[in-house]
Amino acid sequence: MARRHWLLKTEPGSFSWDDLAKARVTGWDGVRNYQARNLMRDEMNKGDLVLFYHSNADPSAAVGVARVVRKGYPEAEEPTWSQVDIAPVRKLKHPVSLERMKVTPGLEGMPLLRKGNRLSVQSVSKEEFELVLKLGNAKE
DNA sequence: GCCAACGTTGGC
DNA sequence: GCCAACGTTGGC
Repeated sequence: MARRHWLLKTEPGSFSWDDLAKARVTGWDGVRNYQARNLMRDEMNKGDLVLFYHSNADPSAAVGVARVVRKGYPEAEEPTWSQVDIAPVRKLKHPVSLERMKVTPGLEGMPLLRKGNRLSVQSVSKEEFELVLKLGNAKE
């Protein structure tokens, strides 16, 4: 199966990129939304790449790349919910802010940019993923 | 801190 | 099954 690309939202106050970098492999548990759960349970596979996004941040931005190291599996405590395990790959040289993504041609289709979208696990296309990485590695 | 958008709950 | 009330998310 082709490698897929995702965006995971997190509030840096509860779990930030630095926390992930320190923890190395991290169980992405505690997600309590059915749509997000179904994506993790049914769609996310080992080797998939993840844009790590800080929401409710200053500024809200994609800050790093992570990788799925274990595909969806039930949470130990509450098996109706699912989790994946992720590990950091690398930090972006420059955070790519929400504002920047909004004005970048080619990213209009990202679920993140849809008004009112609160989903914490989102699918992004390969093209979108690579474009964000490009923005994150080149200076303005 | 505000509030729009969305998801969930529970009475009926 | 409908929908009002409530809670949460997250940009601003």
